[in-house]
Amino acid sequence: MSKYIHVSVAWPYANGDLHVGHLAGAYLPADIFARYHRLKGNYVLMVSGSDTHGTPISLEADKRGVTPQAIFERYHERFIKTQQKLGISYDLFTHTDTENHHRIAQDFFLMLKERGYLYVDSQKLLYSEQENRFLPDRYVEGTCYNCGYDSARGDQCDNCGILIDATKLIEPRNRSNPTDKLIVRESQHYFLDLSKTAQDLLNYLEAHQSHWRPNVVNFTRNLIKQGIEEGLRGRAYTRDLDWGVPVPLEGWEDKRIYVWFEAVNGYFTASVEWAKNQGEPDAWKRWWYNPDAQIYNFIGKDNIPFHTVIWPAQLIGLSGIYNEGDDTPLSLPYDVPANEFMNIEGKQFSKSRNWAIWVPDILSRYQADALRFYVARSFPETQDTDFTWEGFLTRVNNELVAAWGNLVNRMLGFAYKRFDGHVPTFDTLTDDDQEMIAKVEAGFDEVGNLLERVRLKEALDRALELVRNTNSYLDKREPWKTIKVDRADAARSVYTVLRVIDSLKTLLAPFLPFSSQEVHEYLGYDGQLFGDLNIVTYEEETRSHQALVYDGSKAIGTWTPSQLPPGQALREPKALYTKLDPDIVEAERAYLGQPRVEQEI
RNA sequence: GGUGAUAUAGCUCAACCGGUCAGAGCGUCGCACUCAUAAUGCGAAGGUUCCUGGUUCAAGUCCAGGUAUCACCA
Repeated sequence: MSKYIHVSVAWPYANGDLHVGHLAGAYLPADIFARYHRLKGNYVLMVSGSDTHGTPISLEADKRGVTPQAIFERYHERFIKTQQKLGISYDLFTHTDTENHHRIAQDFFLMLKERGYLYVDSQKLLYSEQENRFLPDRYVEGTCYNCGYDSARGDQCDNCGILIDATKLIEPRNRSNPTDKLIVRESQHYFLDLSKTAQDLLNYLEAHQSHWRPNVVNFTRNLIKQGIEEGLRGRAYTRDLDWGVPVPLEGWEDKRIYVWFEAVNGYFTASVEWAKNQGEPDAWKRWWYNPDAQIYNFIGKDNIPFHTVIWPAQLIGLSGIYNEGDDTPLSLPYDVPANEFMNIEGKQFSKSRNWAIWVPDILSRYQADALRFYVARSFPETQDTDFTWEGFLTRVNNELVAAWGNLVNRMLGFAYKRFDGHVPTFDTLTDDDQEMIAKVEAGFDEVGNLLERVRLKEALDRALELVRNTNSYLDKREPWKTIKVDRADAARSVYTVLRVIDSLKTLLAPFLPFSSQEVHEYLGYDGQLFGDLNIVTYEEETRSHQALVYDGSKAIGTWTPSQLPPGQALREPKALYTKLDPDIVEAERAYLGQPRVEQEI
């Protein structure tokens, strides 16, 4: 029975290129998970897109003296190209400045308001009389009321570290205009009434805690319980900004829907857009109004509250929307496998200091599968991890190239040369041969179960163990010796190892889609294991946008053990991976912390 | 300040409910092998499981306190 699997992936702010932290936290785990389920024959809908709103975009635009739109369009395009090269297989990677997204986010707001999940309250905020607007915290600085530091930011003091309430700053000022005087003024806002959904959220948590990561469960439970005890204050749903999705009410023209609330809506809006693009406008309901569907949110740990509290609260309040009176509830996330962070050479990522490894830059120098492999080996599933160039070098050279790449190369090359370019035919198989085949076939359940439980590192580790087992088997059977004295026996072991490689190719395919495809072809097969990733332009009434779109129509790969036909014609194999020069370690380290010029992708 | 997490061999990480759980891979050293991108295989050495107390017949594994790092919130 095929399952409906929705893979909701965090939406990156389109204010700069993707870095390896993005990859490790959300995009690569999501892709591996999605590719596995596709091989398994499940109905996968994997969506995400660029977050085009939010203060970081406006700030970047101000810094460069261009419009927010110019910023997000530039990076949206770069996101798409980068992820296409890396093979992150979104069914739809769109963005939040589409008519579709605006309309639905506004519908959400109106329905929540109508049903009483929102209430109006006033907030004290800093107001600029020169600019005639409320200033976001990040535009403000002043003297810290805690330590007296005179350049505390509006959200946090860099000197003593406390979080700042901008309205309490001593002598607050506008960062971009020091003569501007700021005053505290009241502003009306809508708030999401979390007390209305607290009990439902707890029940939902109870129902899922057995398969969630413990830190996500504990964190969320305490957040809600603490909230209930303290009366669970609402969270502001609207903001005083001019960049974002407008609040669809008269008299609220100056306000926008808070970007965090609106961006998570994207999982839904992108699903609707995908369905429309497919020419089946209701197709999204197979996931969102299907009690058996499973929705997975791939995010970083900084995002947990928005995905385990805010977004489910919205979904509870919105149930039945666009469903013509049917009372099926909207699907809440089945699992939120939040990852920790990936640091760089022992230090935290920093855009301003350029302490970062940019994905487009790496992809210009290394193979996509090499990057995927190292990042997957280092996924921060239970704790922060470190991307080091030394680690990249040794993992790629000693594991990917030496163990797996070399196994493929040595045996495909051997078979190609010594068995006349064909998979050997054989009389029978020895116990050792059968045992080897059985072991790797059992790997489909073992690795598959780990992948389904989103234990991706363990899954890869298990697959690599099978690779090592195969090398060990080979050393014992020594076809390069037996071929000189007992060709029939060499045929048995070479057939066995080719068949095992054929299976391993599938076990590794979610992690290494590009090189698995190569192995597939060297073994003499036609067709593609996965579908194609295309860049498509979609037109709406008043605007158009680009998107990255997975087309699975040509995919023939399945999560099943090899039935490699004896006698099948092989293709001449070439080395799968490039072995890395140790000099790259110093060369790459030298880029860290230095000014960077963005290259064309 | 509150909440949650993390701290285990040189390095990267495992160890579900407390009892062969003190492990794997890499690195190092030794041996074997030569089909292969000098790749592979076999074997060895390596740890007061952050610190201090406590519970228990038994604790990386539970409890209390502390230290360090990370995230979220005030």
